This record gives sequence, structure tokens and C-alpha cells, in this order.
Amino acid sequence: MVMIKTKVYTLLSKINSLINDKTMIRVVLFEDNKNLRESLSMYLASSDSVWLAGSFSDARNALWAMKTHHPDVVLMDIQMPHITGIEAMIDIKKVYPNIKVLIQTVYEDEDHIFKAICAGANGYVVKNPNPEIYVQAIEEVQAGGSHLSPNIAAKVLAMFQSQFVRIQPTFIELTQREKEVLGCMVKGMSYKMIADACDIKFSTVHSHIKNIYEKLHVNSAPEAVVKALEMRLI
Amino acid sequence: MVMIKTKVYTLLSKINSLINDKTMIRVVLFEDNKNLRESLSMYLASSDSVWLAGSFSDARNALWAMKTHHPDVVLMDIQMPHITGIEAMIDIKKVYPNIKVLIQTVYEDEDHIFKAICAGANGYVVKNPNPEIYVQAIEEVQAGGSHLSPNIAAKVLAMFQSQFVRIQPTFIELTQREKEVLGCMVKGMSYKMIADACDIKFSTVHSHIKNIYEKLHVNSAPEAVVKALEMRLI
DNA sequence: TTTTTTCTCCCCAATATTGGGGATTTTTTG
DNA sequence: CAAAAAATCCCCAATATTGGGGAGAAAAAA
Repeated sequence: MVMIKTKVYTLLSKINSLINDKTMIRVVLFEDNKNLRESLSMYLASSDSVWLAGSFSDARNALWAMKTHHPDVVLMDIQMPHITGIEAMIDIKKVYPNIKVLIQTVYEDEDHIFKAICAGANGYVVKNPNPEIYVQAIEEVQAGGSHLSPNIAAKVLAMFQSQFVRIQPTFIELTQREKEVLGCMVKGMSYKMIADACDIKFSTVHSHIKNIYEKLHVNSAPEAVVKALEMRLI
Repeated sequence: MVMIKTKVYTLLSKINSLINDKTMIRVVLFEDNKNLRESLSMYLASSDSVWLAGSFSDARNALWAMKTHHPDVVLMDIQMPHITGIEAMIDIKKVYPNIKVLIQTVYEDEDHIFKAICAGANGYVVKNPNPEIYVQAIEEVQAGGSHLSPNIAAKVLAMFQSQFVRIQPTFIELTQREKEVLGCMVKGMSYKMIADACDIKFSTVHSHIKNIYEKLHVNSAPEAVVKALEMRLI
């Protein structure tokens, strides 16, 4: 009896906040495991900040679910029958780029993480017995941030490092002006255009570029541009 | 009086857990702002899971601090006098690769994030009035994970995506030879070198490049190279 | 098989870049 | 403050690139 009363109060407070202000975050859940889906639904539904607009065991009708429930955040499992959560996310992002998608899964391997991120995931939560995490992640994502479970974050950082660390063997110091000029070169501007854009004489541009070439150990614009991009100098 | 008693109890419990089991995480803090350092120290010292082994306003003696206090986790500010937290972290990682370094700073720009990650940061916490976050981050890092503040995580994901996701707004068809020539241009080769490498005449290279420029709607090598890279045409 | 690309090559002339010398004035830094 | 670094400008000449034509052979597509 007390439980029912509590539930009714919770519901009332939800309806209230929906009517008074739209601060609750509309969430749609995709999760094929029935137990997990139901327990997660229950927890989310009891949260004050989350309005669970719908929960589904299958993402084939994901677009319809978006159209019908127009969620702010989608909580998406990866492994599901018929269509994977990542595929569903790609479809969703194509039509509704503003809907935030939070991946929740047991997979912690680089391949899944990589694919999810490339497909535009706004967060990646490893399945966790503690449901608080989900609400926290939803709130963070809704606020424009991203949520990564610690192990996922560690892997993302490791991938990130392996991508970039090798191509920064030596620190090259370019002056402010040199960076500016190099930035113009990357935009495909000619000496004349650069001189115009930076409000300096043609000959000055020439000088700067000579210095840049010497510092980067190159002797042509294309080389300098490539080096600038891969060293993230600009 | 009650406060002192509480403190003594906290201390006792700490000593106890130190003697009984080494579950407390040894932390060293670098933070130049006196107020922040002291309040953060106080909070960390009162935590049950963290043993604050030392706190410093300057990272010049970082290596000495590591040797003396052998921390598990270092909480490192970026902006400090004499030496930046990132430089200090690089030194620390070189000698003690197992020490986890958690960056805590006000900087949220891509450049600082990028440098910190490349230098091997295990986490990146934006300065936060809520000190709980720090303890949580320390625990996560100690457990082998990483902690990223939501805004930082969002930026990391965005950087990650921009690196790997191929944006091809207009599908541009380059022939095999054209791709080959463009590839050479990206490597910084001149017309003459390309002719040599592809075993074709200079004038042929010229022709191909003219065609490439027309297809890419550019009219200089740097532009073509940039476009080729960002379109992942090569 | 005919047509269309693709790849190959050539000419010429205008323009742009690169490399080699300088020099002067601010700014920054020790 | 004195020295170093950065930013600004100039000259000259060699080289490279770009843009405009055109044209033949080979490969691919219709």
C-alpha cells in the first residue's frame, strides 16, 4: 500500500513537472534483454529528472519510435536481434542529429567503441548493476557533455594516443605570425591573398614562409601544409 | 571540540586502514592556487579512500615528490609557475610510468586536452566546486580506468570522430592515375619528382594535375592537398 | 563495334613560388 | 638596459606552377 502511494506520488510529481516546466529529459530505451529492460525502465521511470517515453526490445522501428516519442536522449544497447544498436544509431543520427544517443552495452572491446564513436555516440556506458550511473550519464549527455565509463575512457585515450603520439616526435615552435601564415596556406591562399588577409606586404609573407620552410625542413607549400596538418601546428 | 574528535577519529581510521590493509590510494597534489590547494587537500585528507601524501604549489620538484611520497595517483594542475603540469607529467611518466596522472584544470580547449592526452594523462577533470568528483576520479583512475569530465569527453569524442569519420559531401571520382599523382603531391613531390615516380613525362603530370584541379574545384597544390586529406581521397 | 574515358604527350606564355642576399623596427627576454 | 627574437620590408634571379590550347593511343563502357 505504501509502495503504491509512493508510486502515485512519484507519478504525480512527474506529471506536474511536465506541465509546469519541461525540465525532465525524455528518454527512449532499446534493450533486448527483458529482465534488464524492465528493471532499467523501472529505475529510470522512478527518477525525477528522466521521463521514460518508451522502451523497446528491438531497434528496427527506431525511427518510428523517434517520431512518436521525440526523445532527448536514447539509451541504446548494441547487441540486439535484427539490427545492431550502432546501425540504429546511424539511422537516428541521420534524421535527428540533435537526439543524443548513449550506448549501453557489455562490450568493452576497441572495435565496438571505435564504431560507436565514429557513428556519433554521445556516450558509452558499460552495463552496470548500479542504475544511478545511467541517470547521471543521461543528465550529462543532455547537458551537452559526454559520458564514458572509466574503462571505456581509458581505451579511448589509449587509441587517441596511439594515433597522434607517433606523429609528434619533435616539438616545432612556430611564432604567432608564422602559424597565422601557415593557416592561410592550409586554406589554399596564395602569397598575395595571405598578404592581404594578414595586412602585411607580399615580401613579408615571403619572409615568413621562408622561415616556416626552414623550421619544418620542407621546401614547398604542399609539404608544409601536410606537415602542418599532421603535426597539428595550426 | 566535536570537530577535533571527528578529525582524530578520521585520522585513526586512516592509520588503521594503512596498517591493516593498503587499500588507501596515495595521492600527491600539485596546485598553485593556495585557496584551492588547501581546500582540496582538506577534502582529500578527509576521504576514507584517499591518503594525501603531499601537496605542492610548484611542480619543479615533481620528481623528488614522486621519489619521496611514491603516490599511486597525482592530481596535477596545468597552469602553474615555472613549469606546466603537462611538462611535469611528461617527466613523471618517463621515470614512473605506473603512476597515474589526473589533470585538473580550468582549461577546456582542444589544444590543452590534446596535449594532455598525448602526454599520457589518465584523466582530465575540469575544476569543479564539488570535490566529490575528485575522489571519484582518483578511485576510477586507480582502478585502471580513466575519468573525463563530460565536456572534456565530448571534445575528445569530437576530435576522435573528425580524425576517422570520412566526410564526403560530394562524391568526387578521381581516376587511378589521378589518385596516384595526388598521393605524390601529398607527399610533397614536385611535378618533376612525380613524373619520375610514376614513370610518365612531366607534361603528363601537368595534364593530370590540371584535371585534378578541375575535379576538386581548386587551383593550387596546397588546396588540392588539403582537400585530398580532408576528403580522404588518397 | 562505336563511343567515351583515361592516359599519354606537346607547345606557349603568364603567373607564382622559392632561395639567396640583405635591412629596419618592435617586442621579449635575460 | 642590452641582447635576442619576432616582425616587417626590399632586391634579384632561377625555378616551378598554372592555364590555355591541342592530339593520339589504349582501355573501358555502351
